[in-house]
Amino acid sequence: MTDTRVGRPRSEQAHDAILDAARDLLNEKGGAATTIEAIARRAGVGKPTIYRRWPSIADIVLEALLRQAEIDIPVPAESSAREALRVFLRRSMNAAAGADGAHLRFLLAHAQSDDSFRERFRDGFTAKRRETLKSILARTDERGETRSRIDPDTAADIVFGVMWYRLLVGHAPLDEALADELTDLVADPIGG
Amino acid sequence: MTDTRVGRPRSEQAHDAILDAARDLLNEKGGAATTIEAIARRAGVGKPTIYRRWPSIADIVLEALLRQAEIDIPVPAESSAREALRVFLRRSMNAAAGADGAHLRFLLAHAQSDDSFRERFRDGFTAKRRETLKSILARTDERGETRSRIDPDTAADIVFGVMWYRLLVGHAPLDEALADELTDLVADPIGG
Amino acid sequence: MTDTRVGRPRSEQAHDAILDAARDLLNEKGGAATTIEAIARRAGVGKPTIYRRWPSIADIVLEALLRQAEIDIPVPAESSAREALRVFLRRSMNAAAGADGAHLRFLLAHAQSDDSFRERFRDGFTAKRRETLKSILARTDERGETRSRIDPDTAADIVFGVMWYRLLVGHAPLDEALADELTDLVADPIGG
Amino acid sequence: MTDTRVGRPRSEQAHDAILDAARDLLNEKGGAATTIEAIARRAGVGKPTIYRRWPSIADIVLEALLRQAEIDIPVPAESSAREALRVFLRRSMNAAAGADGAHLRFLLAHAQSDDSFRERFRDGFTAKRRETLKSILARTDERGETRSRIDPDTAADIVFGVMWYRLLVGHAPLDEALADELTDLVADPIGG
DNA sequence: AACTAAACGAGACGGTACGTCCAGTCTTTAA
DNA sequence: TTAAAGACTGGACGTACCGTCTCGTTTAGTT
Repeated sequence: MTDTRVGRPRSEQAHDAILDAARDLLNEKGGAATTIEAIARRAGVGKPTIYRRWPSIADIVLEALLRQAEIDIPVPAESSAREALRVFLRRSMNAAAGADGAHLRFLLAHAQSDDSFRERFRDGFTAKRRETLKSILARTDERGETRSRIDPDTAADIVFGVMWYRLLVGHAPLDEALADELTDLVADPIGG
Repeated sequence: MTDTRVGRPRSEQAHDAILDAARDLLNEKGGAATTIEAIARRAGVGKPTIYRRWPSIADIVLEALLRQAEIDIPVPAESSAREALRVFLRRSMNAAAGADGAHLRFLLAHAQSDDSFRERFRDGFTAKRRETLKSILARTDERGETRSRIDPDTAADIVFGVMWYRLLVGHAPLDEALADELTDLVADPIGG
Repeated sequence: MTDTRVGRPRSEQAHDAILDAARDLLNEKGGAATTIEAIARRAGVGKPTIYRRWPSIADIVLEALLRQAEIDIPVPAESSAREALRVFLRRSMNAAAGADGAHLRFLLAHAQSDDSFRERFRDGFTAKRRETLKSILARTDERGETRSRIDPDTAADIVFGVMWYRLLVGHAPLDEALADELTDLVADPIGG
Repeated sequence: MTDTRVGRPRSEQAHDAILDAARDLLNEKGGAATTIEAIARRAGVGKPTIYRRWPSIADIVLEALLRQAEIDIPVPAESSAREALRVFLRRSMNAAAGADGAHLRFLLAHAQSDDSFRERFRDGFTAKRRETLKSILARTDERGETRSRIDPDTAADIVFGVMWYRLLVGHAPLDEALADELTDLVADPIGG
């Protein structure tokens, strides 16, 4: 079980520089200007160093996104599970409406022309987000806080569906009003 | 009265050949192989002929999509408005799950790196689809068929949000069961 | 012998506009920018109007050159034939060193990739220039002004060869000193 | 000491393939078909590989020409300097009348629309040819073989002027008779 | 301390597509 | 009936980026 590899170890510094470059390019120049060439240039790194570590540019951006604390929204330990849900959704909205938005849009766009990445994105990102949401919803059930009319998977489809839809199409904002509306929809209080 | 243009008129034949080539490439080779170069090659047309008519490749694909009858789903004249909604959603699912899926995925992906196209796509496609849905929902209200708890714009966000989400992420199918589930959700029958 | 042609007559105005445009482009932008497209644009004329009248762009430039009085150097009626030669060469140098230079360079360049034009240029321009020169040289012989050591065709090769060579390569100027040097060379005075 | 270049070294094989392709295209298809696109295609090389090494297509053709031994005519070590001159000119004629002719015509044509190349061509080709000729002429002077009436630079203008003129205009051949005539002209034997 | 192995940056490679320009032709309306 | 003019097909332009490769150099761990 010794994974002691011989030879020069990979540079953590290069790793970080690449992720930083990807994040900055995305924020400053947009998705169209975020190419491997540009990332290598800005990070001061050779292209092979990038290809050695990530299978596609989208995987870089995904890692850059996951590194940010903001998106990695923990289940809030609020008094009521319903309140936890509201906080979770508000945080998600804020993240998607802010700096994470460009990353998310880039990722879903690339997933449409790269089936292999699409799977990794599904397993490594959206599935986890769904699990987090469903675990909160489960708590509302346990406590009998809602009339759980909608099953958890459908609820996840609705919540994330609306979020992605607004993010990608841009016809309406991702704000706290939406968070609250969705909270009420998938976890309507008894007697609500 | 300035509709008398001099010079050789634009060839309808070239127009159709380009749209056909775009559609076929998308279906046969996928989005990554659908380039302006490849479209021109397959359509037997010069690249300038394409650039003269469309501002981007996504606009070609959008027009190719709109030309297909399948996606242009009319408001069905069913007995009840609720039934009309169900039929509308079933047809939408079938379209998105079938040949139109590749077009839709291509369009939303390109909208993420081309803000100008994103607007055209929003105005020329998603806005119209929303209007169609909302006009059906309005009919269910008029007839008092549903409890109409959800306002029409939110309903459109939910319905299309879930559809796009499943189409783009691919974690679950776009089938008639989903159509029925969404029908019940946004137009739940009185006493349902 | 009625050359009364039916149909719309060709526009003289267009003809002149085309020649003017060719001349101006050549002088202002240089040979690389002198294209049929650019001439049509500047002359406010359609391309077929040009193709209908000239077989190649070089033929346009040739006509534009011939229209200029400067290059069409008549045999000067000077006192001595030797003096006539000197004047002829000086005028030729001045023309080639001035506005005509760009035309001449353009023409000889295009003759290298268009054999058909090369013949027209040879017959319609260089052959006539040689004849003019040779007729002057013949007069010097008649009058016994020179030791006509060099035969007239070789003399024409030398005179025009040196002129073209300096014009095309640009290693030395086309000035009156050269005119005089060449005069002495091909028509060296008796006892010179 | 900066000759230690990093990165993958340039491929000599590609270099040769490009020069060969340029030469062959010129000989087989003529100057009009000799494009960078065609050279890249025939050499089995990407276009950027070409643009990385040469600033223009004329520079490629110039290098292809210089690589041929035929044109690189050494000063012949003949018994008399006058005989050396005759041999030099005969070889030059044969080269220009043969395979090198197409190269030379292509180069001088391109020099007329590319000032930057015109300088490189002047410095890298015509200037060297002039020097070679002048060094031979100098030897005839040293040995007192000729009356040396014409100064060396004028002699070079005459010799190369006539050669280029005949090559470019095509009104008369480049043959050994011309070589001999020019030999006599610029190095007429004492008592000739 | 010398050796080995893998990573490093740099940059060239063949290749594809980009968006533009021009060549030369075709098709319509205008004179 | 021809001229005029704009759109046509086609192809080359020069550039950007792709993903791979080949260098000389650097940095560990292993002998």
